[in-house]
Amino acid sequence: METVIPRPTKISTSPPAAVEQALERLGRNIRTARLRRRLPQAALAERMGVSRFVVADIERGKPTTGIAVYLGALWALGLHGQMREVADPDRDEEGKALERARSPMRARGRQALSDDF
Amino acid sequence: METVIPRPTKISTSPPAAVEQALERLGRNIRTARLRRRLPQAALAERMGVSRFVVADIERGKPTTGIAVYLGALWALGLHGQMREVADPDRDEEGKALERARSPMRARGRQALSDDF
DNA sequence: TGAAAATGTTATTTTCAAATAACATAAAAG
DNA sequence: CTTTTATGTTATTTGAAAATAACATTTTCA
Repeated sequence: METVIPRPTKISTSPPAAVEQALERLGRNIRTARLRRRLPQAALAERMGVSRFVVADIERGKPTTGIAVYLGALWALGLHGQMREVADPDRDEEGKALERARSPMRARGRQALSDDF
Repeated sequence: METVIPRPTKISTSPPAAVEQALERLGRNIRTARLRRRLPQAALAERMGVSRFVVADIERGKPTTGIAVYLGALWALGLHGQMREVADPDRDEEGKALERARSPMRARGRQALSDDF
């Protein structure tokens, strides 16, 4: 009986503090990078193919804005490479631990490495 | 005369390949983390306060989904800390170089404005 | 096996993101 | 200073994000 979720999703309208802070920092970082490159919001927006208002939204860390817009800004600034590391399975120590605990095929031999499928 | 942008924004509907790939990887990573934690999509969705369909969207790297939803997933999995590094001004070598080139007030103290003339 | 759980798929509806527009204010440039 | 240029603000409009629903398919495990 799938739980009923009120339409204006809570996580978007009022995200957990940690998420809100992460977004605000990301926005500030993007703004800093843009200013260093001497790009007006409108110029960055044009590179991305959006209106300048969206760039302003991003820099304020607006939570409901699409992720592709944020990534597009990073891309237009030459900073999208840093996304590769986020949630990298190799760095997820807790996840790796859980997986190890579950399938105790440890021992010494190679025995099918930890990868996804 | 602000440039006119076609409504279904290009960056969202068909993002640059680099953005698309980054999104797909992020989605896969989130899925891997979820599976390692033995959480069904619906359970993760409940933690986040969204429907299970949104979690499915995330794991496919849907570009138009709100960034707070992605960050919410990372948060619910205990992985949001890794966002801190993204676009960190300290790591933006190009930006730092541009800034240095522009204001050559390097070395020694403040230098202020009118010192001598 | 086969029942239950998890995920995928499609269709429909509602609400909001993002565009446009028009003007205000703040910085830069000249 | 005065004129650009950049950014902020508000209102209005519309396409689509995300919810719901109902069923299909796959996976899990007793």
